[in-house]
Amino acid sequence: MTTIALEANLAEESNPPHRKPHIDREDIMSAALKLLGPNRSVSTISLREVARAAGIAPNSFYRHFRDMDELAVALIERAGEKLRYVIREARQRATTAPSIIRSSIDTFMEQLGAEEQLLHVLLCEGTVGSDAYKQAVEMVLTEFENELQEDLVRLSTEANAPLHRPDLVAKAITRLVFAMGGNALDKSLEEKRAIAEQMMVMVLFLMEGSEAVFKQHGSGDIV
Amino acid sequence: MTTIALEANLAEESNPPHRKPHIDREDIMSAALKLLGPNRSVSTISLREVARAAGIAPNSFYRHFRDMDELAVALIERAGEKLRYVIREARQRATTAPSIIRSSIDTFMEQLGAEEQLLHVLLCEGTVGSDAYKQAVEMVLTEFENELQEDLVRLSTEANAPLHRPDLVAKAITRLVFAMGGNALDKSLEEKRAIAEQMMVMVLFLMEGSEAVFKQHGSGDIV
DNA sequence: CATTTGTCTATACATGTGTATAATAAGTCA
DNA sequence: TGACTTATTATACACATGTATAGACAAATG
Repeated sequence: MTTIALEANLAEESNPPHRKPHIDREDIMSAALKLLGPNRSVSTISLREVARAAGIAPNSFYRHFRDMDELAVALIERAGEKLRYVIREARQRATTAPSIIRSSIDTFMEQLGAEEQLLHVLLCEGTVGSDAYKQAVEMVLTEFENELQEDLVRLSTEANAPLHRPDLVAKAITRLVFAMGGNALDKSLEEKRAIAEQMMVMVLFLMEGSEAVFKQHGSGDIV
Repeated sequence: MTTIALEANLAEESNPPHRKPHIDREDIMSAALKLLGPNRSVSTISLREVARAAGIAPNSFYRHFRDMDELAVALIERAGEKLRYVIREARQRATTAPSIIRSSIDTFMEQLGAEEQLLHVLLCEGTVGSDAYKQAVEMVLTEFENELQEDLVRLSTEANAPLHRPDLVAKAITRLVFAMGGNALDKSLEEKRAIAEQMMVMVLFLMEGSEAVFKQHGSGDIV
């Protein structure tokens, strides 16, 4: 019925009979993003749904992606780039250690509410989904951790307050922020703000703790 | 074809022609658990799959659960109970603060590899799935946090090392451990062990950090 | 211009899904 | 025993999904 009505529509309208002249990977990716929501993650949307949302025939999908999996990985990588870019920008607006933390977390939370559901892809379902998917998410997280670790080391030596195991500090911060971010996705603005505050305290704990342990044991193992 | 072969089988065998005399919620729940795996989470398995695994007709499912959702929530609650029980037990085997942390994390990681995939239900996909599902997971986490907070307060006052915002320490620990646990699910035993070590250091950071902040600002707000 | 090539669509098929309906077996109690 | 209730199954329907095949149109090429 739907198809019939659609055909009739197209016939009656002045359209040069139904055809998309040029279809982009881009078009498909943004169509897929539109489908994501509080209860829909990448691995629960179907190829046909994406095609429908992009306004193309199901089979046209294959011209651009081999799989839904390939689409998913592409989305993750784009999300990773975007997020790193945004955070990097946030860091440049601030210089002292506490303000860097604050502005990074703030922009992170802002992005959660942004129209493009890119972050959704990263935060949800890193633990389910295909192996390719999980691996792609893991790579983004690791890159994030590395970048953060560099920052932490630089800042803490500048402040004469060296850290014990800055790699683990970076990892803990990353995992914590991403986990809580995923939880905050469908919460209200005030709730998001409250969660952001909590994140900041937690990050502070991690850094102060690492600092304290350094004072006790230096950078060596904890005996 | 499958059905025909099956019927033939059953006819040839000495079975009193195919019927399950008594079916339990229990049977269905454990059948569902068996289906979970690195790439299959509760919200990606179908009612029919569960019925098949339990050896019952699809419709029989409805006599015991209204929904797959109801099944999922039941599984989560059971997982929460089990986990709390196990951890409580671990805590009683140890008394000093560091050893409690160690034994709790160790038993947590042990449970990850246990045959029953209960933890899987809690760790994966807290951020996708139905609202009921998410709410159930959230409740388990919160209970966990509360119990942990009590412990933290008790231990830290005993040790004369009070904490700043023990609630946030508990929340951070919980979220961190669950997030990293979800990641560790399909990793090898050594990897799991390494991750457990990382967790311990992170938890240590959080506690030492909270302690340090308390020394600086007391239990009041951070000015 | 004609031809070829690449892209998108239409149709079709086999399979999986949730669930409605009716039939059947098991359990219970007179 | 027989009647009644309850739990399980069989059959069926109306979808949705991934993808194979073949046809139609546009752009590129000769």
